[in-house]
Amino acid sequence: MARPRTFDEDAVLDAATDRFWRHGYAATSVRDLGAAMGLAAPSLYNAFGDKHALFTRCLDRYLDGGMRERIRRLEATRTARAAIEAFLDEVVARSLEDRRGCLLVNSALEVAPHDPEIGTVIAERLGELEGFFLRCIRAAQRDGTANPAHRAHDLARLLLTTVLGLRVLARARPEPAVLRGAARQALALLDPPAKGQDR
Amino acid sequence: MARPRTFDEDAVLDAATDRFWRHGYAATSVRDLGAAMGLAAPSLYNAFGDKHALFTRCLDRYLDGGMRERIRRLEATRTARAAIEAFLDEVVARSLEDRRGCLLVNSALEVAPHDPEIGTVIAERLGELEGFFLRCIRAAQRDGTANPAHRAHDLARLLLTTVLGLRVLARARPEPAVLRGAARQALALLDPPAKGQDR
DNA sequence: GCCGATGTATATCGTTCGCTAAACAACGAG
DNA sequence: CTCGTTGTTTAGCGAACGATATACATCGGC
Repeated sequence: MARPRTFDEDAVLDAATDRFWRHGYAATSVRDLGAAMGLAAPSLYNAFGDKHALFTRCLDRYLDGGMRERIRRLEATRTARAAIEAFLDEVVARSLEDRRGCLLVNSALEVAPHDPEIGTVIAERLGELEGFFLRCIRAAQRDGTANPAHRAHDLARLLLTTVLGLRVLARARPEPAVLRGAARQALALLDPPAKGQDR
Repeated sequence: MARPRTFDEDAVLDAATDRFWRHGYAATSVRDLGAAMGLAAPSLYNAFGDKHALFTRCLDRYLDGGMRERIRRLEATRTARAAIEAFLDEVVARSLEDRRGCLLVNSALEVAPHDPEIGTVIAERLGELEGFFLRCIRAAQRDGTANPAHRAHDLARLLLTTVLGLRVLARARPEPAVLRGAARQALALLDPPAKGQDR
């Protein structure tokens, strides 16, 4: 019953997400956002509220479109052990080819400590990732592809920590050997005890 | 041969470091810094150059005073294995009691990708930490307190990754059980193979 | 005690910040 | 075609940004 929008909401949100992703929340100005999105300031404010609301929207969209879908796909198509390996491999590959790192990790450090609402969202998503690892580890322990002597909770926490650490390391020292070595060693922790391979 | 400064350089640099540490580089204004340091803007600029130079100074000071000294102390007073454990324990304890996280990690994400000079400094320090872990792991493998079947390089990389990951996790989800569990599991990876303890 | 030199205080500089009022443009309902 | 509603454009608000010119205060050397 009125004038329709002239922009594609998905496209402009992608553009905004990219700016936040690259430069962080504080270092991204509304003018930057407007230019990247192809919107004048009033259209931006009319459509999305203010800068903070736009960021929240971008972060939610990023998290929904990225991690959840990936977790679901891996759990549906792979064995538990293979799902863990594939997830870590994907983190390493993405870290090496995309210098922006991970918007979730970037935001966890920059925004979450000063913004309870976003902090809660991020904590929940980290919890989801931990849950994914925990489910896979328990399943792998049952089917013999993971060492049942380790506590599943702690293993899941270490894998979560490893993912976050890889994302940090990649942004300061994006060397394939380093990232791949760390990921390989984290996976080695899952291995069940070898019977006749001692040195 | 002229008027001496009326402020304690160490004290004002501590104050500046705290502001950068808490709020990040972009979100800290020169007025914030001046107020925290007790300096008017011209004194600040006269003494330290500009905001970027002050940040570099704070970061260098933080890195020199913190990590290097800690590494040196641990390697001098403990066995290799105990040094690794103590370092991880310290990271967990500090992460839980100091909500600011780690200035090195915060800067690695926010500043390093857009600032080659600081990026180099941070990469070097991460290399030093990796070197510390590598020395300790090799020594521990020699004295039988670490599993010699693992590649020392990869173990060191995983421990480095774990430290960074713990720092991120602590800022978004500072739960003792999570951090302690991840650290414990990372240390478990060092354990030499048990002889008669299989499940 | 005076002078050159350096540090500090006052008062901004021009720019950019997040955000918005007001005028104009494009649609559906009647 | 008119009207009410919504989106877009133009222009600019007050505040805060990083950084400084200028004037004043305080030191060592003479």
